[in-house]
Amino acid sequence: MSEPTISAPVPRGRPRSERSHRAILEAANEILEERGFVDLTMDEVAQRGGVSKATIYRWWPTKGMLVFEAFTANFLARQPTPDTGSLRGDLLAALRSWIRTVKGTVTGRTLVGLIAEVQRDPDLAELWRERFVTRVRAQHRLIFDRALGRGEILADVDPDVMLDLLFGSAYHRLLQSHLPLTDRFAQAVVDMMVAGVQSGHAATNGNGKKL
Amino acid sequence: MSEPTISAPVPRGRPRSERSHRAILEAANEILEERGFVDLTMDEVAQRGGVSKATIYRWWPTKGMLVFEAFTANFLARQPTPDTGSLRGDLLAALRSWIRTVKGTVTGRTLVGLIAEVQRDPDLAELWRERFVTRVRAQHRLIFDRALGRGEILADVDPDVMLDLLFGSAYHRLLQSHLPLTDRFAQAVVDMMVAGVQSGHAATNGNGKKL
DNA sequence: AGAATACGATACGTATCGTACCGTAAGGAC
DNA sequence: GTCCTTACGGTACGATACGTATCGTATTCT
Repeated sequence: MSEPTISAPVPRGRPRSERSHRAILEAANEILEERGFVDLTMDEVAQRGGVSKATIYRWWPTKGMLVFEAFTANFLARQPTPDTGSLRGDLLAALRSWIRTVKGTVTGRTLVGLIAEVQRDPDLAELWRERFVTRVRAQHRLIFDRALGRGEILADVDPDVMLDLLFGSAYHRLLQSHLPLTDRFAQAVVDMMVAGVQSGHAATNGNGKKL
Repeated sequence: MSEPTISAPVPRGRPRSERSHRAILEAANEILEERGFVDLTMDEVAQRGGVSKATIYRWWPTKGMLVFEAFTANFLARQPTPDTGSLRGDLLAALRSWIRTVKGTVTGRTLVGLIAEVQRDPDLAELWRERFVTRVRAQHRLIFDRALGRGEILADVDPDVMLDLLFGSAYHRLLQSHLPLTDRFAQAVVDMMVAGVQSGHAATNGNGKKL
C-alpha cells in the first residue's frame, strides 16, 4: 500500500469527525423519507444532524451531491443479479427487483428527484454517470454474459441496447407516470425481449432484415 | 379559452392583448434557444417581451406552464407518423423523427428541462401527461393499428408496452447520457421489437407469419 | 358615463442555495 | 508542553429568482 513516489497522505490537523459525517447522511435520509428531494433543505440537514452548514459544504459541494451519496449505497444494495439459470429468469428478476425498489417507495421518489437534478447540474450529471449508471449497468451486463455462455443468445446481441430496452421502458413509466409499473408490464417487456433475441439475429447492430 | 357551457361568452372589459400573448411566447422561445430552461427567468421574459410580469402570471401560473406551452406546439408538429407500409418502417420512421428532433437541439434541451421540472411540480405533471404524453402516444398508437390491419402483429400485442420499449429506451439515453442516440441504436431497437412480435408472442396461437 | 377587465411598472415577500467569518476543538510535529 | 494545521458549530450574509401585491392607466362593452 505504501507508495514512495506519491506524497504520503500524512493527516495533519484535526481529523474529520466520523460522527458528523454519519449524522449528516442520516439526517439527509430521514428528511428524504419525510419530504423528498425537492423539499429537503440544507439548513434542516444541518439542524437535525446537529452540525453546521459549513461542515456539510466542506465535504459535499452541492445538495445534489449529498443526496446522491445518501441514496446510492442504499439503492445499489437492492439490485442483485442472481443467476436464475435462464435469460428470461435473469431479466425478470432484475426488472422485478428494480420495480420493487422504486415503486411507491422513498427510494423511488429520491431516484426521480435525483434524475431531475442531474438534468440541471452538469457536475452532478458526471458523477451520476460514473458512479451510478455505469456501475449498475456493469452489474446487469453479467446477465448477457451468462446467456451467451449458455448459448441462449448470439454474440451479435448488443447488451447495451438490451439494457436500454429493459430499464429504459421501466424508467419511462416511472418518470412519465402514464401507466403503472405492474408485474404484467415486467413480464410483457421480458417476453418481448426474449422472443426478439431468440428469433435469430435481432438486436444486432442494425442490419435489420425483412422477413 | 372557449367556453362550451351555457354561459354566453360575452367578453366584458378590456380584451386580452393578443400582441402581448405572442410576445411572451416568442420571448420565452428565444431565451430557451440561448440559455435553456434552467437559466430562463421570468423577469427576462417580461423585459424582452415588453410586458409586465403581472401579465405573464395572469395567464400562466408558473414558469413550467409557460415553457410547456412554448414548447409543445413546436414539438408535436415534428412528430409525424407516416404510413411507410410496414411495421418496421413505421417504427423506424417514428424513432428517427424523434431522435432528429431532440438530438443536439434546443428542442431536446427544453424537453429535458421540462421533464425535470415535471418531477418537481405536480400541477405541471398533470398537464404534461394530459396534454403531451397522452397526445403523442395516441398519435403513435396508429402504427400498431395499421400493423394489426396488415396482419403483421397479433391482437395480443400490447401497444403500450411497445411504445414504452420504443421511446422508453430512447428517452433513457437522452436523460442518462450514457450512450449516444445513433441511427444504429434506432435500428437495433426496432429490429429487436419487430423480431419480438413476429416470433415469440405468436407461440400461443402458433400462427406466426412471414411477409 | 360607468363598469369590468387587462395592461405596464415596480416594489416586495419568500425561499433556499451556497459563502464568509468567528472563536474553539482536536490531533500531529518538535 | 507548545505550536501548527485542519475541522468543527454557530451564524450572519450575499445572491438569485420565483411568485404576489399595488397602482395608475388603457380598452372595451353596456
